[in-house]
Amino acid sequence: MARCVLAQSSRFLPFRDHPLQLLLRIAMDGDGECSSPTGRAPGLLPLFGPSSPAAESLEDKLRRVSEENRRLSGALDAILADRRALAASPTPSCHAHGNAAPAEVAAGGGGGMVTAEPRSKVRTVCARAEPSDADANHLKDGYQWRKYGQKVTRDNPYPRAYFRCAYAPSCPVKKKVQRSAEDKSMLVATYEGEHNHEHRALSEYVSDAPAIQLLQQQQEAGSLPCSISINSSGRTITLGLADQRPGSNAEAAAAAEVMTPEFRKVLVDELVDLLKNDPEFMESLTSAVAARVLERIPGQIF
DNA sequence: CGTATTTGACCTGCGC
DNA sequence: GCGCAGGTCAAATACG
Repeated sequence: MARCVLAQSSRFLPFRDHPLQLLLRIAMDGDGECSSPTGRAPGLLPLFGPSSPAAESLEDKLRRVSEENRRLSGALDAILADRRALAASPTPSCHAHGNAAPAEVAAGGGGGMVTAEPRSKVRTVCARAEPSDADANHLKDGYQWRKYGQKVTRDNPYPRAYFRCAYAPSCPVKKKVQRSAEDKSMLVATYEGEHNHEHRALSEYVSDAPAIQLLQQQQEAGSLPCSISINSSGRTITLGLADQRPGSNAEAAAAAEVMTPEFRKVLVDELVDLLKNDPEFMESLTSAVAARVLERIPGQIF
């Protein structure tokens, strides 16, 4: 039974072992053992490998994914720069109470920016949403929310949606989500209160991701000759290939069918979304970047 | 059929 | 007390 572990990380792993890093390496560099045409470990499915080796040379593929890698790395750098700027700024861009002006919120490339006053139970989160998404008044933050109201407010043409935490009936946390009046692509969410329960298991969150659901649908429909499992921590997604067709090259067939271009895009989008909203990941990321910056400052005395 | 969402009505706080 | 605006409730509706 061949398998490919998509993502694996833990709170204390350095950034280079984080799912996003692994994903980027696997998908873009060709360094990842799953997709590397030469360095692939035996028995591993080339997740992001060519769907038809005859149709496109490995060199072309490698060039293309490397280009994509550069773009994503640039986007990641922008996110990191935003976070560093935010951390260094004496005045938070989004803070408790009140909506943020578009000039104050997260800059290009998207991603949520979260700030909170240390002891406040009210915090505001700004995130970029797709303008085309009609149902974008909903920020994925790992919790389940039940909408209980909507109101058009005086100073904003976009309706404000009211949510309660639906994970635990007794959880007092509420959130309000409203598009920014100045920049409709920005969502401003205000959280009130603190959750009185554990954070929703990441595995639940991951398993709800459209990319994973797409995989599971394909599996159920029989078009996907492999099994999918998400471990309890939600940090490891395993695609297990059961050779259900004796005599056939099931592994190669799966490699060709599973990772369609649209699925790869959805998967990357989902994982980036997921990781952007994963506080542990952002914490690890920040620490790793800080350590890297320190390494690169020669003779710096602190 | 159970659950989630929508939406108009109602409640509450605040300024005048 | 009145009006306004924000917040919440709950019946109706949609959806899987």
